[in-house]
Amino acid sequence: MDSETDPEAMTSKESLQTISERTGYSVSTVSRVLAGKGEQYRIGRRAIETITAEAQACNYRPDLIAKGLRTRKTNTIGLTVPGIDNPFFSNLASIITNHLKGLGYNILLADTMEAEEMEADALNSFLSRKVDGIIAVPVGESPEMLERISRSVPVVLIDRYFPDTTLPYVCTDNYYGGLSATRHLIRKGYRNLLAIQGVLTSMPNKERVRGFEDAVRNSGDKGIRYAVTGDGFSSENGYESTMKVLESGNPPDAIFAFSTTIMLGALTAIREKGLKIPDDIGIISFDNNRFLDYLDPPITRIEQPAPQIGRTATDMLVKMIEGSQMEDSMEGQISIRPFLVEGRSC
Amino acid sequence: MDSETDPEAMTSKESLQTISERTGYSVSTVSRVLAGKGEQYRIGRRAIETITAEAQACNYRPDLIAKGLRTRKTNTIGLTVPGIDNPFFSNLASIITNHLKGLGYNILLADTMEAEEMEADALNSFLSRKVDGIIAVPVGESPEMLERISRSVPVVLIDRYFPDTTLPYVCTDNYYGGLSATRHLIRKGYRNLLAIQGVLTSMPNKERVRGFEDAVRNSGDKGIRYAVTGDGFSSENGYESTMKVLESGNPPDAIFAFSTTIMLGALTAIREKGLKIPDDIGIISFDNNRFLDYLDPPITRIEQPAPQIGRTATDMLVKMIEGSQMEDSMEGQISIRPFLVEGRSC
DNA sequence: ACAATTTGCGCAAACGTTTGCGCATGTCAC
DNA sequence: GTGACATGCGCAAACGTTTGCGCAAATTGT
Repeated sequence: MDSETDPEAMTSKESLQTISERTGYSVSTVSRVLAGKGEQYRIGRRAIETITAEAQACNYRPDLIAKGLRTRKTNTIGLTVPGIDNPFFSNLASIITNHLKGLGYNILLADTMEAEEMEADALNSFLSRKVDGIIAVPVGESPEMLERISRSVPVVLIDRYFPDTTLPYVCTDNYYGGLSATRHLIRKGYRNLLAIQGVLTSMPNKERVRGFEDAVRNSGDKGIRYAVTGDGFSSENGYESTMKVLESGNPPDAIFAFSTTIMLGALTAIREKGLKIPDDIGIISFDNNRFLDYLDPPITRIEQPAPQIGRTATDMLVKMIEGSQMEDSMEGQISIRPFLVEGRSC
Repeated sequence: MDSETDPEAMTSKESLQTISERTGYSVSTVSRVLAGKGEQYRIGRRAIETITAEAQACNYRPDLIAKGLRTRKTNTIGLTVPGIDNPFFSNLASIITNHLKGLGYNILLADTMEAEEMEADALNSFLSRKVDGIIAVPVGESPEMLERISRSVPVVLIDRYFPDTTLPYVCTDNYYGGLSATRHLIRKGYRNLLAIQGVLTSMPNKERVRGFEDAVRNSGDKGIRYAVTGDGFSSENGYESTMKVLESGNPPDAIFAFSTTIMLGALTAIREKGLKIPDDIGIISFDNNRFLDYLDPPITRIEQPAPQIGRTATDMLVKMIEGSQMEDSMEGQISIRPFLVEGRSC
């Protein structure tokens, strides 16, 4: 009656050892019982009852550090994102964290801030901490480090990836996204298109450009003019690129911004110039954000399938971790089609 | 020449043991040298050089799990937020993660989704994982669990807190925020104010209400009317509360939304009613978000000092962890004044 | 040449688990 | 009464570290 309400239940000092002493059973037996392997190891009813009761009473929680050391399994996975601040990544992180929790894993979070050294640090730290797996939004252009890491522990890339590697990834189908955005602009009657791109070297960016250009070329309409400009997923880039073309002799009648940040910059420039959206100029963006619906006008955009990306990547990783060897049925490089959400900006 | 470029450098199999074998020095010596305690333990120059060289060559990384078991220090801290999705929390998380990284800690992230059971799960998990400390945005109204936890491991609350506890926290000075927002509205000439509140039971909410009411009462202007309505930090709440009062016999001429989400809902309602901001109705919000500047009109708001909160809390926690006992000079319950950012919405 | 001191390093225990193996005792068949 | 098998449980090693203690050899003092 007082053991279960003991006010001084120093929450941390309980161990198999202490329970063993109090119940009179050996540490091994206690361990097996509390691991739920009582039956399996033919531990008697008496023992099982006594031990579970005592564990309950003293609020025993296994030391996952010790367990991890012994079993080499930490039930922890590492997640790197280039900026948890960025709504797209925090959304991904949220999905992944919650999905992973359901599967019995905790997450170690690292923010790489788009810096390769920080990414390297984070990955090394993950290794030292013996994570069971890693989900990463890679920064930088070289897969080297990640490939090395993936020889020690399962790695799944999300959102970004490297060409010519076997590293598994799941990302948006950026080509398709570029294609659909551009087709939408063309369908709406725009004929002088400008794409403002982000980080030039990143695959997502390259794919979007490819989609953009293919859409124009395959449109069958020889009258369409188009250009690609800009460098960097920043609103400065959006602002300056837009300003430049608006003041040039050949201003576009529609802008395809490769990210929300770029779009915001463009929007500012357009407003400064006093142009009306969507009549003077149309705009379409690439990203998710609930705020986009509250802008004036609400922004038409290609939304990335963040939930699917997050869930697919997590499932994939967990399969790699727990799977009885690589199950060959597993496709390791997946891209998921984004979808158009119409605002009134084009 | 080839040991440092060994392609088969199985990144994980290196241990003090293997280095010990290859160098001929004992595990203890290797440990001491690699811990940088060579001098301190009077290890010879030869040994130090050989060992560091070998460790370098084979890219040795200490096993932090084993180290943690032995030293009872994991250099990991747990962070719970009620929704990493929410820009305010992801912003906090970002600040904390990065600040903590600089101090040599990694972070275990848990999303509690505003649910007390999930918070309890997360905290227990943190305990099992032997985190060195915890930073939490508590959900729920009862400090019980967190107080119990804080007897085992340092805990610092952020953003929200409990009255009548000694749990250390650092949060926005919500009273001051409520006060300044309301004073601003009054200064701008509004005379019929409506506050749309969030979670009624939370301290931040209560304090904002108190600030709101005090500002009106202390204004010396008997002509000012005011009311508080709503329940929940959601846009639905914002929308419905606004709709109701706009359709009532006594519509307000200014709205003080207690969060961005609430503000967005209110904004929708106002637009639907065809009212002009700020002439027909003024609006002021409470939160941070870069998007607020891109709305039409840009929203005037009380910005929370997230960076200070994050950094202060982190420093506080680390001091508690590493400090030579509680340094008495330490004030444990801190609130930081938010500041007004003017848009054109009132 | 011998004691005292310093220098350089290793032994072994400990952290809290898990798990292969094996030892008692009890039960049954004959 | 003996062998065979089932039942119930414990011993001890192992995971990779850190660290108190202490021992041997080298150096110094006298």
